[in-house]
Amino acid sequence: MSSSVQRKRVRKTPAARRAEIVEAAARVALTEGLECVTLRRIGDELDVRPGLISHYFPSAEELVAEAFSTAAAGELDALLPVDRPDGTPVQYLARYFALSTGEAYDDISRLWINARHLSRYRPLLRDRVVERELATDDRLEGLIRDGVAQGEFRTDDPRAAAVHILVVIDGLGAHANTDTSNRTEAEKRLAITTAERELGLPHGSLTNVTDTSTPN
Amino acid sequence: MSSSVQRKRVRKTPAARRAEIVEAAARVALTEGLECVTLRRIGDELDVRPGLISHYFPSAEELVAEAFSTAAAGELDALLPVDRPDGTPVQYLARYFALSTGEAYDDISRLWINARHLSRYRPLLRDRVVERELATDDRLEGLIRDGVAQGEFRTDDPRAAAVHILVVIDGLGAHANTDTSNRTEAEKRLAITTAERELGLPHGSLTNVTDTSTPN
DNA sequence: TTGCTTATTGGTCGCACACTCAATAGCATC
DNA sequence: GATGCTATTGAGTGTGCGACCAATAAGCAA
Repeated sequence: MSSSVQRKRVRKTPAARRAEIVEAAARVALTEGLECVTLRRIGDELDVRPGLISHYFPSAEELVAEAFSTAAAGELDALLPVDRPDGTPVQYLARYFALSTGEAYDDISRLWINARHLSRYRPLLRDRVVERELATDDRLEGLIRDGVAQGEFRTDDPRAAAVHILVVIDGLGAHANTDTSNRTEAEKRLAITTAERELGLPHGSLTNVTDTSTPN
Repeated sequence: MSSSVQRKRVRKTPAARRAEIVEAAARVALTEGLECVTLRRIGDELDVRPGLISHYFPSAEELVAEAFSTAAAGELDALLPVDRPDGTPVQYLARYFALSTGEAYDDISRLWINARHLSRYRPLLRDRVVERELATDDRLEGLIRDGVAQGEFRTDDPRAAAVHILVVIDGLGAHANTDTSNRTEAEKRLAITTAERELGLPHGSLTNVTDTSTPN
């Protein structure tokens, strides 16, 4: 038992503690859900009293919003890096789809469903969700624009193509909490098929590619 | 004030009371969200003690599942009727899309987001969500099959076409709690565009149609 | 009218939550 | 080593939730 009768105080700098809290909250949000991001739960996580979390986040809703934002931002960077030094747009897009299928992505789908639902009641969270949605659109649009510039993709409207692809990904991800993988191979490939069509790519271009070092 | 000191008891048959409870729960689920379907809230709604709701639904989760199921089933019947006496498949499909855009549909989108999220923690609800998803797929597939039989639609795989269309609708609906209608016209039409492509229809076929008496 | 079944009430318990605030102790500075 | 700032604790408040159960009364049947 680490919980002794005598409580050992560890005093940290505000910046460090705050970062620690946000990091823990983002982890809990991603693995257990945003409603589990409570003062008590995060306090336990860091072996600290709930009151301390209140001290850094006067309203719990702020912490929840921050947790979502941090988690979503981290995931976006992992899936669609801003800097793409070692690969073509086709390769990075293929990598994106490779990471977006498979159960590793389920946590992220769940987080988005979670956040989009909770947005109904939490205005602070809603603002962050809108912000992250825009950021995702922008990121994918950027990749597409680069691909068009390099002659790999062909589309009149990179933004519309990005949005279309993301709508399909959202639609597929909507079932992350219910589907027990009883889904056709063609259904799972729907996002890829959409992307290939939208970007004027031959069928299969986004599946069999020499990958650009998939992390994690 | 209708709440007098003396509580007036109204005794109903179990079937009637149960139906009343489910109806109220479905209404609350659709307008305020599934987490508002609590023993107290539904009791208030019917001017009845919470304990009575418990009597009919020993576990609150059952009531929530039933509320979702009833609401979703009602909405499906309104959007895609089983019997389609007065119209062609094209007309009914056009009607479906007409009803699926506009803010009247937002409540339904919210309900689905809500249910899909809550499914994460509520197995009973999850079962109902899966059931209603299948029912929706089936319903649209049926319409498409009829359209193919009558020579209006052209597709190799009605099921796949139905699923594809519904994925796009889900993807668009995902933003019901966040979007403040800052969305392109083309984006809003994404589901229709998809349907026209999947079913071999000329562009515009599903928008300008003589309607088949849109209710509500 | 009387009696019986049971739908309905009223009250209670335990739990988890956010929020508040005075008291306390870690630690940098002098 | 003493001092002061403040990060951290501990304790308490109030709310809403599901679940439980004995008491009550509505209304049907005899």
